[in-house]
Amino acid sequence: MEYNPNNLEKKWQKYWQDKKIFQAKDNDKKKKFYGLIEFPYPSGDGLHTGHLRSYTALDIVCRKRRMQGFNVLYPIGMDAFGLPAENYAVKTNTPPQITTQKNIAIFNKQLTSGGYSFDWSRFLATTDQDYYKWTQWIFIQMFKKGLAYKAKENINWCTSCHIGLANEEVVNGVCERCDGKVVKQEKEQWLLKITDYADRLIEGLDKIDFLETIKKQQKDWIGRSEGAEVDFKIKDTNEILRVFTTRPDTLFGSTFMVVAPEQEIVLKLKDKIKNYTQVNKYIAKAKQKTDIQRGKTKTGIELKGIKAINPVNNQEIPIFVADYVLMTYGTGAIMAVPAHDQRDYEFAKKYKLDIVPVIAGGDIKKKAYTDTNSGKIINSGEYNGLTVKEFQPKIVQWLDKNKLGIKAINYKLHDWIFSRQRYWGEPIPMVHCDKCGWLPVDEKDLPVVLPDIKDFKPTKDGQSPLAKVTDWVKTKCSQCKGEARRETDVMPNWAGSNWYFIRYTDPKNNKELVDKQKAKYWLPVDWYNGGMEHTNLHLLYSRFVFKFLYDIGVIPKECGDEPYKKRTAQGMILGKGGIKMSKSKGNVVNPDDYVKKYGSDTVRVYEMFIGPFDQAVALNDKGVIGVYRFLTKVFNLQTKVKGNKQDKDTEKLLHQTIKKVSDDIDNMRFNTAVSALMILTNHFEKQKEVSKDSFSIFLKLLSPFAAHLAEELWNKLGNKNSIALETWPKHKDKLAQAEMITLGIQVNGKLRDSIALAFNIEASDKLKKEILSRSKLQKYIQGKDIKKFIHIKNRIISIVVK
RNA sequence: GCCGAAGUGGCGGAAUUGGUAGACGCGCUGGAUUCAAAAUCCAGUGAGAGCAAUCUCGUGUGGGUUCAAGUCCCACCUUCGGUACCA
Repeated sequence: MEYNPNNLEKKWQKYWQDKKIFQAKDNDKKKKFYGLIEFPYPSGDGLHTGHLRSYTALDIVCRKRRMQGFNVLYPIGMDAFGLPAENYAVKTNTPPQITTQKNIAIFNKQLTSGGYSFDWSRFLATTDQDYYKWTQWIFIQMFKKGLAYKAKENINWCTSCHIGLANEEVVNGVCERCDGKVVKQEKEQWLLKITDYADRLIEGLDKIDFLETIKKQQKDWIGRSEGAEVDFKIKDTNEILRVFTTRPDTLFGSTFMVVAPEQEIVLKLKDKIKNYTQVNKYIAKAKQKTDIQRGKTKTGIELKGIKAINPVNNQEIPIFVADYVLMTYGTGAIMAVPAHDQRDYEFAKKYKLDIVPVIAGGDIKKKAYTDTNSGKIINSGEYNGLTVKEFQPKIVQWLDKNKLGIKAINYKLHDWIFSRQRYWGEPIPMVHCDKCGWLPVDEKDLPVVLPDIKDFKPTKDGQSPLAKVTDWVKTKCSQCKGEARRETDVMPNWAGSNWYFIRYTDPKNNKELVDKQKAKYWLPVDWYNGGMEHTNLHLLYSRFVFKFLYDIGVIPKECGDEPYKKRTAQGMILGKGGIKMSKSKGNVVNPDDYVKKYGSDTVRVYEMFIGPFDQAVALNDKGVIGVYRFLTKVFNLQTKVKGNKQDKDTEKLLHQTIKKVSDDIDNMRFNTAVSALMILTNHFEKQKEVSKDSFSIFLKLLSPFAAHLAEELWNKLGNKNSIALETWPKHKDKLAQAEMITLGIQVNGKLRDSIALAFNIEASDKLKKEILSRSKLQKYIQGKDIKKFIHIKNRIISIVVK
């Protein structure tokens, strides 16, 4: 009899599927637990090790919860629309419909072989027509509520994918997917008004259990800042330049203004600007630069011939164009206060502009003084002597009263560009009629099916390939019945993944997005695990969409407006050498290779054992063997299982292990849980016999990790039912405690001896005497003054002598 | 630059949150088994000194608090993530 994981594992995978062991029951009386992992893109490369790490971790959590009596939903699907799938199709020159289907089959096979306790009956793919029907439906609801709108936008354009990108998809100035150069280009785009939900997206974080770093990153990304909008008149014109500032208290110190190259004021006052030719040159150059290049050095040019008027002191101040001011934030114009803003300071130094301090303190000769906590207002007329905090509301009030400004809030977060000029996505269900404008497709005509076409490759002119399908584009206006054209842009890959977890609770419903009762039962998701890289993308977007669906009543009130109660994230899995896995570096590890060699139980346990779950870890071939040896040992233990005798030591260790493994799973400390299981195994191995009871408990503890092996050995013990449906063991504190405990004895902070004492024994004079007379210690204490004698129960004995 | 996390044997990593540092695993050394090897099993394995009992040093660096510091405080160094002029 030999441990042969490959046969054994296939057998149990089939058993689980045939017996529908992991099917979740809707509206069951049991308490529910909804565990979720990010469904994969079925790209051509197959599952990678990162998927396995996440899926295994939550599988362990779900399996344990199931054994603890919860009605567990652990679903799986495919995020099949979008660029990865399409790029693969382009590369292999096969229509994405076909490659996607093939890839899904490959992924499903890999997922099955992982032994995850997924409820396969709820499987869905975002490319299913009866799924994306509802993705389109959500878009229409947003349009109806004014949250979806079309606008000309200066967008991020990837010069290699020929596609518009959301801000979140531009990483270090290049395209997140292909590292292609990203430039600004003006395009008509559909946008979703996520900014309307900015405050709620921040506030909601307080009531959910997300990793702190995730909360912080989302908050920073939304970037709420409070301040004021202030109007500056342009001298001898009727124009007004409006700025946003978080420091209205420094208004008296504003000695110049700066506008972004794209600011409309430049064109408007073209005729008044004496050096317009040079200005225009500067602007043209700035537009060529990517955001990163813009950041390098501060440059600018004065708009000669026009001046602005500082509303608080009526001083005339110069106006500059400079690319350090961004059109995409605030109003695209700033009031510069060089004395109290480091960027303005540098700019003022370079162009020899006035620097007027308005808050006392700091050394203006060296750098800007930005502290807001100390220092009194100066050079600000009647307000001199106030603190910054006192002055701020006063000046805003004054501005408001004189109609020169108003309190305002700004966000870094922008509305979400939702159009993609590609083929492989959900068609945006909108129709344009020259008379009636943009109208949504009638809901009864959903889904707008993506037509099969031959030439699905992206076009260089920036139009979606769908634009060429004339008979599909041509349609009728639902209002005037005249000729109309369909929108040819498709949705981004995020569209389908925004709400998939809702659909899992009712995947086959063809009447509504989700049945209220089912939603009420299952939602919100109890525990969502995934990658940190989705913090500002999927995770933020889907919170927004969920809140919207809540607002329009699709999600029942009882669920609340936050989709995920708890969010955790696994650390990255690095390739050999501790660097990111990448094909170009040739260090990609395919989990299939390990599965073939050692079986998937070994891979599951190995990925958990390798290191702390939330930290990045590097795979190495050598570590796997240790886990394989461990499982082989476990397999061989079956020959020792006899009778029901169980000694005290074994009982103690068993209960300690129950406690340790249970706690560790809840806290995602899988590495130490595995270690505890190894220790118990090594203990069993040293015994002549292992009792059936002990071994049964051990198998239950092992079963979330090495699911197949546990099932096999459980069965061999003569059990008929799946171990996955057994009851999770509970430890008894009394039994887990040692009767005797060894304490170290320190003299002057150095360990000199140790003593075995009964557990929980209190400090006493008798014990002190006994310890002080120990022969080993005499060398250190004899003839010396005992200054202190410290005995901390069950911890340490510490003696101080002089 | 700013924000966050982390630095512990040859390696991956433990350490009840201030209480015997190095659990567990890999690797390595020696032994058993074998014609031989693989696999397996047993013993050892932080560094230095010693035949030994034992002693000294030791958790990135330098200081501090404490009977006691990997853990707390101050300063610094390094690495990895996030972010990029956000007014």
